[in-house]
Amino acid sequence: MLTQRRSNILKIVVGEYISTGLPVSSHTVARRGVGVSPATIRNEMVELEEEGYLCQPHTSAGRIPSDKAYRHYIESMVGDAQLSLAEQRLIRDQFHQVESEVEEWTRLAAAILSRTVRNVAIVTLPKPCKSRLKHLDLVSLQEFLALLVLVLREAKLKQQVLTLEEAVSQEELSVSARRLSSACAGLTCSEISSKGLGLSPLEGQVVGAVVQIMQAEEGEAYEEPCVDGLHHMLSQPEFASRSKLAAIVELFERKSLLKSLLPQVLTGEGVRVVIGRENKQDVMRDCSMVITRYGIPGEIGGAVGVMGPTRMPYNRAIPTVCFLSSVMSEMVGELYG
Amino acid sequence: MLTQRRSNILKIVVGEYISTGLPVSSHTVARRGVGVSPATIRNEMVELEEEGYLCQPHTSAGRIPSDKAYRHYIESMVGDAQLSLAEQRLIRDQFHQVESEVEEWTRLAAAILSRTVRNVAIVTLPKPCKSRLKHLDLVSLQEFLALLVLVLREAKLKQQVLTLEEAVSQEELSVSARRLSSACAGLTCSEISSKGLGLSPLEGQVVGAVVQIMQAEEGEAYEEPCVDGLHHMLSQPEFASRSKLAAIVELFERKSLLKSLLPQVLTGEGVRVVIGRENKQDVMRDCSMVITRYGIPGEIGGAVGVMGPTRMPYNRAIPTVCFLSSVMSEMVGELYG
DNA sequence: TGTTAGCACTCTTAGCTTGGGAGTGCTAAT
DNA sequence: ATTAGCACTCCCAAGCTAAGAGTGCTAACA
Repeated sequence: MLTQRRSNILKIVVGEYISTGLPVSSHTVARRGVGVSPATIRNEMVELEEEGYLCQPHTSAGRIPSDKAYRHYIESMVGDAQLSLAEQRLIRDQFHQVESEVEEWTRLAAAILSRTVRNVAIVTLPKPCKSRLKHLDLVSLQEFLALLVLVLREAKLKQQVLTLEEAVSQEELSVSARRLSSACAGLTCSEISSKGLGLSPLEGQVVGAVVQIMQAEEGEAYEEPCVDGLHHMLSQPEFASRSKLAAIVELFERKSLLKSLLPQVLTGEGVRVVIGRENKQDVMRDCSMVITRYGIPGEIGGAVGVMGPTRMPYNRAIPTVCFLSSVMSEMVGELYG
Repeated sequence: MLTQRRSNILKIVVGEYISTGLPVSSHTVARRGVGVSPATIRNEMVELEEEGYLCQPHTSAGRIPSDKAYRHYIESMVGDAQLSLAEQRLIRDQFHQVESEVEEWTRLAAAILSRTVRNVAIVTLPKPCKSRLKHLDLVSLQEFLALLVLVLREAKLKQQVLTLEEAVSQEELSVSARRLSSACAGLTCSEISSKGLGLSPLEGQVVGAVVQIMQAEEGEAYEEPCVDGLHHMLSQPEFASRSKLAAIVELFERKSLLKSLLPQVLTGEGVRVVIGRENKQDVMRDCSMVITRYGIPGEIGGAVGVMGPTRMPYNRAIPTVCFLSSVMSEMVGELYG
């Protein structure tokens, strides 16, 4: 069992290790607080080691926290983790300067997050749970080639080049586009696909493409993530080994790989912290993610989070992620509410 | 002066250094060719050193090529650098599998390039020199909010949210959109801006936005570059130092910075090789770029290139960049010719 | 005169040794 | 239950050494 004193010692060890990256000695802990001698702390430490909270790189070195210790550290921290009002203001101000452009939000959020936590930030654009067609247009490119332009509800554009069965003029395309656009406006993908009656071959082709695009859109849980602060990884001693670094960089190069990390979040409500081996990928076994959703539940949303070594400044990361999430939720609300 | 023999020795030193990364000794050169003894080669080497082609990391180490030596190596290589027919075929085949999607081309080109040269590839989407409006549409989002959708000639979409002065219905928007679309179709940005007569306030606002978007579009010489193979950098011994690596990674994180490297190419016609200190940025002073344009000169085009340490396999890089450029030029020609 | 074998010299690198220091675990006293 | 004291372990940086690679020079040679 974790007595009060052991818990305190544990917290000090974790905090110290996070800020220095060095094994923590009994002396250091004694200096930091707990009104007992190093010897007593050593006794407690062997207990903590047996319970799997701490480990030693080798005999006669200080202690290093395990994943379990980080977990405890975070659990014991909830609540008192808050950004100062000054910081909140600062962030809000920055957001209000880029109000109009959704894409700028995510970039800004990623920039702020990576800067304050000094680690890699990952932010996705907001994505509606059910996408609805807003508008549709057809533009003639060549005799047998037309461009299908889709406007989805949240002002998102999609395009696809269609190869036509027969030559069609721009006028004919416009007529069909107008008909389909007004027939399908506001409908979801499945509603559109269940409709398809009394269409010309051209219109059939178009509707087919529309359904296909929208299905693909719905299949994805997240938009492309925007990443910032990758360079922070380089200065972390835990990525001193080339092979580890290479694996991480490759992870970030292939955005699709990156997306595979996110879905875990969908379930939770608040901030989720995934520590070390709790990650599925073993590239990530020395990494942690602090991540959450933002947006309007069941309507539209995205993910905002930060990734770094398990030795991450959680006391900064958690409140920052949390606050950014709430700010972005507000902004999404204003725009789409 | 560079006698024939010295030139040969120089080429051997450069070639050897590129493949091993280690200082090259007189023995190694002797083993590789030139029918003379190591002692003679040493004599030649001091000459080459005095002329600035070679240098020694320290006395009693082999020689390392200078930027000038690489330059000579490349100059002496032009012509005989060709991809084998088998390789050409392989690449062509890959391209034909993704024919339709322009964005896929660039991704594919970057993937192929980074894989064959084992370095970072940079490829931009094709961009027309003068962009022309193809089509325009207005979609009502809210009472006072409309989405302006632009289709540019090369099937490129642009969007912007307009805040309207007064409430306008979708019908009115559609009417204006149709009028403006047919009036401006096929025109360039400057032609459109010189036109603006007899417009309603709404139409004036729309035309203003259109001109602004198209001007911004023309202001940029290149599209966003697509990057692949960043992880190759990590395995290069020249980036062993953290600070150098960090600088490079940061360069690639800020795509805008990256773009600032490209414009140099605009002038040249064939493949351009920028070696070491020839680069403007001093982050790049140990790096080389092999880069060229593709597309239809004066019409539409982009850049394709590869970046790595000065110790780069130029004999692979140059022909690969060259061939990719010609393949992509063909494809651009087919699509937009 | 250009080339080459021989040789002394330089410099790096890996491996080994050593001493200091940090930190622990144990024991006995409080 | 706590703690001072102490022996012990282990890391790590510094210094040293021997091996090896490569050069520059010199003197002999074609």
